[in-house]
Order: sequence, then C-alpha cells, then structure tokens
Amino acid sequence: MPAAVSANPRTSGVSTVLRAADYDLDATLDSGQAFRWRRAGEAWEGIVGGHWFRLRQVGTRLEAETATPLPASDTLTQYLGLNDDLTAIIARFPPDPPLRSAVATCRGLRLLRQDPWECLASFVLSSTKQIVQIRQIVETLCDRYGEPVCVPGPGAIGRSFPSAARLARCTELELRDCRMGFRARYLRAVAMRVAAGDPCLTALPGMPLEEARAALVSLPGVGRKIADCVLLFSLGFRRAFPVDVWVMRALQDLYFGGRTIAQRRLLEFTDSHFGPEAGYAQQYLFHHIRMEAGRVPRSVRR
DNA sequence: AGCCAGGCAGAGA
DNA sequence: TCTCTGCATGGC
Repeated sequence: MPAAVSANPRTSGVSTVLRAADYDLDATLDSGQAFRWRRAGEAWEGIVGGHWFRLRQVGTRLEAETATPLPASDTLTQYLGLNDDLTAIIARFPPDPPLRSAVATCRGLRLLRQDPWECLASFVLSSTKQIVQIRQIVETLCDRYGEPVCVPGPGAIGRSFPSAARLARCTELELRDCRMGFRARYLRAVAMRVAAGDPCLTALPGMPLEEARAALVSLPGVGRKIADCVLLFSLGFRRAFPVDVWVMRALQDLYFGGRTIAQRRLLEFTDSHFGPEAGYAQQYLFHHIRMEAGRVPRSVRR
C-alpha cells in the first residue's frame, strides 16, 4: 500500500494518505464492531495498536493523522480491512433480496481486524447493553486502567485499552464501579484466564473454527454469540456469524416469513445459507437493519 | 413509567 | 435438548 508521508507541524506527528476505494469509513467504524471510535467533525478519533489516530475519508482517500511517528505502516491497513477484496466477497454472498438490499445501502462497509483482547473484553461487556452504553463502560475502563497514549494538543492524554493482566489485578468491586453491573465478575474471570494464557488468544487464528470457538466459549460469560463476535471481528474467521437479538429478528422476518425459529435451526440455516463470507453478510445485515431502525421512531416499530 | 438492550448461566422439565 | 429466569444499569 503506497503511502505518502509528510510532517505535520500542527501535531508534531505525521499524516499518511491511504487509498480506500470501495470503502465506507463511517459505516465501518459505526457498525457495532468497535466501541472506542468517536466522531470529531468530519473525522474519527481512536486508538489502534497503542497509537492515537485521526481518520478522515475524502472520496477514495483515507487521511490518517497520528500524534507520534507512525507505527508499522501496515498496522492501520490491516486493522481497517483495506486489503479485503470487497467485490470478490460480495460476489460470494447468496443472491437473496435482503442481502442485495443491505449491500445497496451499506456498500463499502468492512470488517475490522481488532486486537483480540480488546474485542473479547468489550463483547463480554456487551450482553444486554445498548451500543451507546457499551461505549461508556469501555471508556471508563480505559480512563481508569489504560496506559497513557500520546494525543495531539497541550496536556492532552489518551488511554489504551487496559491489558488482561491489568484487569486481572482489579477487584470485582473496582470493575463494578465502572457501571458494568453483573458483567464485572465475568470480565475479571476472563482477564485472569487470558492473562494466564488459557486460552492464548494469538494462537486461535491457526485453529479450525470449531476449535477456536470452543476455546472462547470455555470462558465464563462467553457464549456462542460473543465468541463469534471475537472470531469475526478480531481473529479473521470470516464464517463466524454472530446472532444477536437484532439479527435473530431480521433472519426470522426476512427468511422465515416472520415465524419464530428455534435457535438450533437458525444456526443450521446461517451455516448453510450464507457461505464462506457469512460473517461479512452478517455485518451487512446487522448494519442495514440498525440504520433502518434509526430512521423510524420507536413507536412505529414492532 | 416501563420496556428493552450486539447474552449468559443455572435450574427444571 | 429446550424453555424460563435472574442479572445491573441506563436510554428512550
């Protein structure tokens, strides 16, 4: 990926320009995969690999500003899924009307490749929480237990997502104080397991899907749905298909004529119907229905 | 004011 | 194997 690098006197960091054809940064960063990105005018600000970034998309140009000299140049490219061949991926979707409609609306949406620990911990916090609330909890957790990160501006400071080892040293009460309720016990237990290397998250991508999923589900507070989020959003398992309440309803409405379907049958369906890029299909469906819901007042929805 | 949120675990049938 | 319930908290 060719990148023009230039000094940026305002931030004493640097700016990079990446090519981002067939890419939708807004959809990608606002589709419930990651919880720390926040809008800053036309741009998005967040932290990847311990480095602060400000991202702005202008057409097929993706401008990335950092506060310090750039980390390895492909860090961001990997994270943002810029190298995914979206045309080939979408060509592998089953040609059904719901997916066509989702692609027509959200084309350019990508799967992120997040840090596995941050992804796992964030989704442990996600159960029966709205996305806005997950964001709040994660921010509090970072403010209190993350490591300082350079950001532009005098006296400003950012925080990394706290490591498993750091959170393993927290008491359940300290975690509860971050407003995460009953999830505190799970987060603490998961942090202790991961800090002890059981499972070793970086070893999971080399395993078969079922095996990696089983390793994640063995963690307290991690079931099929959260495991699939981690498999899909951080470990590169593109067949993983997280089914949350939204996707459940959408699948029943769009593929089963509104009838309620047993969880078992639904998983058999998603496994067989959506093919090798099932995870991408899932994310298109999820983002699509969430955008539609956003435009309709709650009172009009079912 | 009440319903529900990118669920999971344990109990009981 | 399936269904039901408790769990903390806050947006809408």
